[in-house]
Amino acid sequence: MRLATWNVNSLKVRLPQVLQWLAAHQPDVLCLQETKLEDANFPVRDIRAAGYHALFSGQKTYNGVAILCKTQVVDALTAIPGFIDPQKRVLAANVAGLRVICLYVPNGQSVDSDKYRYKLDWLAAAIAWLKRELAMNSRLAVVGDFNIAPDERDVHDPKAWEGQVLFSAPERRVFQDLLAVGLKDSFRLFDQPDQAYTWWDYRMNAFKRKMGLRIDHILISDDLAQCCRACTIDVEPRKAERPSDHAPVVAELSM
DNA sequence: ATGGTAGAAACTCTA
Repeated sequence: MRLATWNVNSLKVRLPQVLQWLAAHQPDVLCLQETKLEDANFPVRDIRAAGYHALFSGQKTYNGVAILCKTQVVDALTAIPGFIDPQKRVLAANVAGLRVICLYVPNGQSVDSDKYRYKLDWLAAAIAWLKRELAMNSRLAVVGDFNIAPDERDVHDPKAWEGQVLFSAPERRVFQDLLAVGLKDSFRLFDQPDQAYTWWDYRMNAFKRKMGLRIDHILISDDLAQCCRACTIDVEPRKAERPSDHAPVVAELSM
């Protein structure tokens, strides 16, 4: 089965690209972040016409997550249990024989901001929840935009980014705490090319200059790591007209 | 030295 994640930065704008990508790659599951759509405006019919069911939790202007899949889903959750948060950043469901959790982790803005504190608090609550999810689901995939580059290989200029939001030491420590729950970064289970990133700023020709970060991840439990055959980043959509600033990440699981 | 680009929405905020 093919499991993918993509921060689309507005599903309204990116819908044609998402439909094209679904047709070309036929993932069993595609998790989306930053849909920026209220549920009433979700393009259910277009997605359905493409052969996919859709589960979504959105809001106007900001955030919003969705899971598109070829089979129906059950046991869906739209929030971290017990963590009160009006921002729509979480979607979990049992789909295609595994538990899939789609996350849009807060960006954090800058390390001295309230939003950075919110990011760390949010991640602490997520980690406590994911421990419980993993105890109940040995086949667990936690995917999405984590807004954290785990280590120096994941940053085009680690010296310049040291201490900055997305690469600060506290965020990187939290990412390790997340893995310590019992998850593996599927991308690093395999040999990978240098300068493999999933996000490039729209500004300053960052994509062409390979000035990116790897902040979108597919984390998988040990049981899924056993059957993971590949994890790749598809940079092609980033080359399109009016692209998202993120590229999709795809994992192949033999199950 | 604090830009620059994009999206949504409303003349600003978030990333």
